[in-house]
Formats: sequence, structure tokens, C-alpha cells
Amino acid sequence: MSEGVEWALHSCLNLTWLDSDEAMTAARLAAFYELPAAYLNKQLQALARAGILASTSGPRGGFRLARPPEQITLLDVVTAIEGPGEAFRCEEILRKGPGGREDADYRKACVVSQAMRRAELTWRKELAGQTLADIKATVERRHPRAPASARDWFASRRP
Amino acid sequence: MSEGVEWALHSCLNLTWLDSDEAMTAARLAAFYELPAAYLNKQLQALARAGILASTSGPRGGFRLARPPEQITLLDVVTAIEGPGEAFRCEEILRKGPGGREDADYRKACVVSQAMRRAELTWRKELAGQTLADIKATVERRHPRAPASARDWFASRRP
DNA sequence: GGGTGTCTACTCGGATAGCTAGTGTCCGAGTGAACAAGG
DNA sequence: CCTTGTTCACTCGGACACTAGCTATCCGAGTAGACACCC
Repeated sequence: MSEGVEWALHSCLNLTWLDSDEAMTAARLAAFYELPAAYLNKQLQALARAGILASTSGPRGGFRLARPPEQITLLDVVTAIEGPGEAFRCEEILRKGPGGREDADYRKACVVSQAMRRAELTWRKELAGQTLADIKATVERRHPRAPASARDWFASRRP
Repeated sequence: MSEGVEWALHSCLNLTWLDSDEAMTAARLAAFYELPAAYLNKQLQALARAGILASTSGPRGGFRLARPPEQITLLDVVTAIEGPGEAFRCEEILRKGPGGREDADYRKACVVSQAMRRAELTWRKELAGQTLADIKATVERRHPRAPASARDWFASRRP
């Protein structure tokens, strides 16, 4: 799995602690974790294309959450970065086998494919069951000073 | 996920239909699905290193299951090919952040990492709950002629 | 005929290239704010 | 003082190199069977 998923999740989490009308620069989000700014920008672009973030150009521009954290699941973020394809992609090798039929859809018929798909479905379901708001709440419960600390850091680094 | 996982799973399934004392050549297993023989051989080597297959060299040599299908889970095969590392590898970017501690283990402490790890655990659990024997039984129930058909094909292609 | 040594063909095993996709960087288009000038 | 036009710094967005890991291939080490030869 791509490294950008971790960056995207933490960046989205940081955005939940901001005023929703305020936009955050990719450069500042990157500086928070000492990440390469240009590359994080690329990942945030993907999130914007997926409708998770809203981006505005020019001065005072940047990224902000496109919808409330309750409506952003971890699966949304992962899918935006990794793409919609499944991790286990059935290439239907049964078709090339002796009893293979050209018209059959082995993604559905193949038992191996089904088993792998079912496992991946539980993974997706687990990720879809956790929203950004849940993560935010858990972090705030365990580390109550984290949000204010992050806000202060971003405020102190304001240009 | 690597393409070899699909090949490995189907090859192991074919091996369940063989007499346990008979070894199957990588070349013949590859010919069954028209796969590149040398590359499949590489994947089977990984399965052998993991203790899933037993390999014997020389004439009448090849691969066979190292233990009964009931004791080989899908997770075993996936892990053998993909390696033991997790798909989401937490790089602990929190350590580089403002409140980061050098001594903390963010793979355990980070809420994001926990959520991703939990999802991946359900995936692993689902894969670990399915053995090669289960797959074999399901295939034989849905396509009763499949085992004999495969056996005949391998027999007809015996050098 | 039976035993034995050699030979050969066959198989795995690891070392070796090629290629796609993830990683990282850069510069340009667009934009909104700030500023200066004029009414 | 207020309005308006211009300028300009700032930001995203996509286009361009670089790297790592997956894909694919090849040849060598080892082995088990077959064969020929000798007793």
C-alpha cells in the first residue's frame, strides 16, 4: 500500500481541527510532519479529485474538508489514494485452463477469487465503519491537548 | 498485491487433487494455465521456503504439499508470496511532528495506525479461517468433474 | 541373472535483466489580496 | 474618504525525472533413474 495513505489520513485529521472556512496550505501541512511538500500536494490533489477535500488557489488558498468529518470514512481516503481497484485482482487464469470458458466471468465464479474478495470486503467494511470524526474523537479523548497543540503550531507558523 | 498470489493459490489447489506422494513439476503446473514456467517456479520456491510445499529435485521430482490441505490456510499462501510485512506500514510520522517523542511506539499508540491495523486484522482473520481443504470442498461441490478433469489433463501431459 | 559403477537427463535454486508503478521534484496557470492612483 | 484599476506574491495543478519492487528469464548444482558392464 502506498505511503501517501498515511500522510493523507493524518493530514485530513489535522484539517478536522481547523475552522471549516479556513484553508490550509499543502506546504504547512507537510512541514507539520516534515514531509516533502510537493509530494504531499500531489496526494492532496487526489483527495480533492475524490471530493474529500476542497481546494482553492491563490493567496489565503489551500485545502479544507469538503464535507463534515462524520461523512468521511477511512475507506474514502484509502480509495482516493490507492485507486478503486482491488488489492487482489483476479486475472481469471481459469479461462486459460483446460476447462476454461470464454463467456464465463471467473471473477464471480472462481472460488479462489470469491474467498479473496470476501476477505477484502471485510477489510473495506471495517474501514468504511470508521469515520474521520471517530478518529478525531478517539484522539481527543486520549490526548486532550493534541488539537489545541496542533492549532497553536499551525498558528505560530502562519506566514 | 502480487500476481503470483493467484498463481500460487490455484497451483496449491491443483496439488490437492494429486496423490500426496506424487510430485508435480513446475513446468506442468504452469502449462495448465499457460503461465510462464520459470516465474511460477520462483513463486513455488517461495511456498517451499515457507514450508507449505515440499520440493524434490531430479527426475520424477517436483513440488507437493508439505502438509494436509486442512492445515494450509489462505493466509499462509498469501504471506509466503507477499512477505510478512503489513500492507499498511505505519512509518510513524507522528514522531517527526511537534509533539513527537522518540521513545514512543507509534505503531501501537497512533490511533490512525490502530484503525488501519484493525481493518487489516479482520482481513487476515478471514483468510486464516479458510483452508485449502475448504476451497477444495467448495470447488468439488460446485463442479464435481473438476478434480477428475484436472487429473486427466495432468496424466495426458505426462512426459 | 544379479550387483555395481557411471552416465545422462531432468528438476529445483538462485543469480541475472526488463518494466511498471510508486516516489519525488519542478515550473506554469490561475487567483485573490494588497496597493496606489484618481475622483 | 471611497472607488477602481493594476500589480504581484501566493497556491494549486499537472508535466517531468528517479527509484524500488514486481515480472520474466536463464544457466548451474544436485539428484534419481536408466543403462551398460562385470562378476
